[in-house]
Amino acid sequence: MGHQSCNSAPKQKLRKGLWSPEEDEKLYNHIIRYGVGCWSSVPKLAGLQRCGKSCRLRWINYLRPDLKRGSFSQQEEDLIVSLHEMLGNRWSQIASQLPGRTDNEIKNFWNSSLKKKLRQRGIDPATHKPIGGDASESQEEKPDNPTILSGPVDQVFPNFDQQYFTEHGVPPSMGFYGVNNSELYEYGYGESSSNSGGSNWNCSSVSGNEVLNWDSVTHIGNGILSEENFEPKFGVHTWQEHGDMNGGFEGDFNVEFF
DNA sequence: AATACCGTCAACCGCTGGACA
DNA sequence: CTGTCCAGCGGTTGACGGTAT
Repeated sequence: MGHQSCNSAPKQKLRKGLWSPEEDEKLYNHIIRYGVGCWSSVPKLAGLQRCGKSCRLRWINYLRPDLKRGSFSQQEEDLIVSLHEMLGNRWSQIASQLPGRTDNEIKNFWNSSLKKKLRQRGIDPATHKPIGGDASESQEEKPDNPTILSGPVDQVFPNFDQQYFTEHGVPPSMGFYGVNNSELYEYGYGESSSNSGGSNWNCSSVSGNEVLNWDSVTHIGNGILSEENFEPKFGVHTWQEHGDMNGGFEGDFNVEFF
């Protein structure tokens, strides 16, 4: 296993623990001036008695200029809960959906605050299901359709167009979303089709840059099938996906927004 | 006033997987 | 194919401040 800990090559004594303002300044100035490059060489070049790993962490979690400071908003909180239900403890993927927030920050917030809040609401933070019900039963009983996302519409559909939404009651790209292995995908673009037979789409993951081609995607339920017959409604929407989706999700699933 | 307890958060540790020689 | 290096990830730890006893 080729891994290196900060302790494994103690040629010189490396500092540990909290960072001093002077160290912060050195690291910040170095990265602003020269960029990151190779983290293992950063401490030497920046004149720091730290390991590269420690520098990387300090930059990512504290010094980066694009970090959002302060407490989490209600919207952010709801989004974290939704994403956690979908992704589990994949903090970096969750963080990628919250600009300016770090995985560490979200993880701490979840462990110190959100878990407790959910329990107070009678929700098991591990399963996102009500506490007290027959757990074994709820585990084994297959839900009608999995709810893959739930939350305010602007969080369920991160890039939605507010004006369109106000006018139509649905996100502009309703019908341009899907799931693959329980991950939400946002289609980059698609050829509009007003019939119910499905369409061919190019799509990309919300959390990455992967581009997939799916044979067909059909959305059913609550009138959101095509432009000609959709009735804008909030609530749970059942969509159906089929065809070759690179081994991804196949079947019905629910998306709830409000 | 002292101290025990608790919550929060920054930082560390160990592991994994990708890149490369 | 194998070994090494490295970045990144998630779990854990420890310091610190606030509150309760």
